[in-house]
Amino acid sequence: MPRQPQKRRLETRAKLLEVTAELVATEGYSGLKVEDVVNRAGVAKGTLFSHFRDKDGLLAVLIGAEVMRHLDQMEEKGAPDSREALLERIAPLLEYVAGDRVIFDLLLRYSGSTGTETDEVVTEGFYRQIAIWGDWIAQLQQAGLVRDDYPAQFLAEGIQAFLNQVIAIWFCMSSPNEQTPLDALRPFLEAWLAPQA
Amino acid sequence: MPRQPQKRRLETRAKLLEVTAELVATEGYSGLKVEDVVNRAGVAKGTLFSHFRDKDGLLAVLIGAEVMRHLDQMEEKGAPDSREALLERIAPLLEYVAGDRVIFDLLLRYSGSTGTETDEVVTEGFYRQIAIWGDWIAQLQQAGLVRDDYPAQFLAEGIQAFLNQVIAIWFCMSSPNEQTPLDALRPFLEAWLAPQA
DNA sequence: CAACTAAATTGACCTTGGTCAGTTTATTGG
DNA sequence: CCAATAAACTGACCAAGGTCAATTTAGTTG
Repeated sequence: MPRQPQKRRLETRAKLLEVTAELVATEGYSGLKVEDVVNRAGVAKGTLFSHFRDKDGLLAVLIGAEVMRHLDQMEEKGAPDSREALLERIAPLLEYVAGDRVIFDLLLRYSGSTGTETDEVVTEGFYRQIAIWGDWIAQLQQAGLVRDDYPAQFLAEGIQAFLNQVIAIWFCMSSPNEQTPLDALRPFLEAWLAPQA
Repeated sequence: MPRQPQKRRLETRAKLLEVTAELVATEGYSGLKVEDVVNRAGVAKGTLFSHFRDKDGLLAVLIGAEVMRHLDQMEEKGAPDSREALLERIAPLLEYVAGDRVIFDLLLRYSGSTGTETDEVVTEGFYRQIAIWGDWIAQLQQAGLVRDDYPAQFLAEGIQAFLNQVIAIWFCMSSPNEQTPLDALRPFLEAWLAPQA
């Protein structure tokens, strides 16, 4: 039975996260070095790894929080009244994830995992996202704007698949690309949610 | 204008690939160390990195070749005569990719990239896979077994998305899982290829 | 064949994420 | 207030991928 963490520990953790966020803001995710973090935070390297399983675990907390913020904004806008509106709701999150390979890789790795410790935020975000989309799709089904031969949650999971697909392709096509992930996603959503067959 | 590689270079490259394949067979992909490879191959570390951009570049050649072998076998079986048969054709490749995180990660990273140098095999495999599936789907469309409101190639790309999705989920759900990736894929394929709406 | 040029290889060195036995700091019990 | 015990932290050290100036080997030319 482990005791509660002491005040000092919470402060150290907060400091580490704060410093990491600062460095990410200036250097980007891919430029982040553990050494820099601990130096700037004024703690030893071992301390960081007693707070977070590894570098990814540290980033997972920040990225998970960011994802949560996006989900909050998504929910605030309320349910979409068309498939195109649904796409618009998804757009900001898509843009965020497509903005950095590190984010995408991390989310793909941690999403849906059996939430252990620090990555639980990412996992939680993953399920929340599906839940939100599921709700919206259910409403669109009611309105007759989305197929209703499959459960809304299942269709939401499909969207997730297409989202990951277009982002993965986006990263592979480095260099100034012609088609944005959002434009690539649109036809998949149409074909998935409103088949004409 | 670079000259042709010398015989020695080709031998070294072949030796490196041979040794890597041996080590992967015994240690697995995740246990592979560059040190071990160069020691066993009898070359210096720098030599390896003059042949392959990085460790992933080395593995990409092996994995790309393995994927090609799977695609060969897929083609040999000929076009499927039902959606379930299509699933069966896909199964071996799915099992291979789902068998090791390293394989999945690498394929996801290199697939569709603008084939530079050694990873070209992976990229080639990626497009070939889509092409094969596209052909098959076109035939299933002819037979009225698959929706024909979208081009076959587009539907094939969708399959790719679902494939990656179920494998990603498979890895997240570590531990003895109830549902195999293949079983997870089936409903997506059905809903994607033969909507009832 | 000797001199010259380019290809191929070498291995010491660097970077960076991660570990862990040992030390310091906080909490608890008498 | 003083042990005793657990939590928190430290920093030297390790592992493993990757670099590059220097060296060896192969090919070419007069």
